[in-house]
Amino acid sequence: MQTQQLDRTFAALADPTRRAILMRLMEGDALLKDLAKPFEMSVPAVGKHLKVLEDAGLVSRRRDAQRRPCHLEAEPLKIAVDWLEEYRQFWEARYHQLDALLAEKNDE
Amino acid sequence: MQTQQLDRTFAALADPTRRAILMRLMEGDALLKDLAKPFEMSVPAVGKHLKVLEDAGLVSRRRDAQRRPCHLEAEPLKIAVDWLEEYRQFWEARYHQLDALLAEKNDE
DNA sequence: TTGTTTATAAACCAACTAGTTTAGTATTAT
DNA sequence: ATAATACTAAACTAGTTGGTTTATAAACAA
Repeated sequence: MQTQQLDRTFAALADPTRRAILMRLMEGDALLKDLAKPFEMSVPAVGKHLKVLEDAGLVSRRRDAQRRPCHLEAEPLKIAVDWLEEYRQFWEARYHQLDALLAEKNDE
Repeated sequence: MQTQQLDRTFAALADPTRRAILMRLMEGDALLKDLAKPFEMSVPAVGKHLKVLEDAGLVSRRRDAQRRPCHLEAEPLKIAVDWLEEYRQFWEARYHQLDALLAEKNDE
């Protein structure tokens, strides 16, 4: 099942540092040391966040000499959006109901 | 900022019990005791999950005698989707690039 | 008024999270 | 050979999470 995938994806997204890292990676691949720069925390700490993102499949890394560049992977985000889309129907239905109510009221 | 809102929303969604509760609430309002039934865990445990959902603004509760019916609130889910939608552009761009590459290859 | 239903509070526990520092490993550059 | 760069591992800590059980409160029903 993909429920564990959802667990890991949403948990990974539940932290502002990790969301900022993803933002940064949208601009292009990056090294840990550069990803760590904007944050007031140690390099190993950012390395741990990176591991959470890797475990969720949101980031992949390749080898380049002593470097390990990070690359954004979109697939798990798609799965998360798909899950949330189910709810869009719910709230859109609610707003349509509300629209209908207001229209009715205007007709009075 | 809404970054704390996103923190709480994604954290709330990162648990299968809580996602199941939200699913259930899409069908209509429900009491804690009924929400707890499908799970192999105590009522207070489900009550705690409910509190996480409440704190994230995903669930509201009203009073009805000794009962406290739960109601699904869609707004925070919209904020979460909005955040994720930024990424849709990213991955859609990637797939368009891929499409272009494949088309090019077919033309050879 | 006594009991039943529904929910919450409190105390506890094991496991996990997010950070630290210190030390170590690879790989490259001089 | 040595030193610098980029990363990882290990050990530790404080705080949080997700569950338990037991007890209590609040509202209603007999």
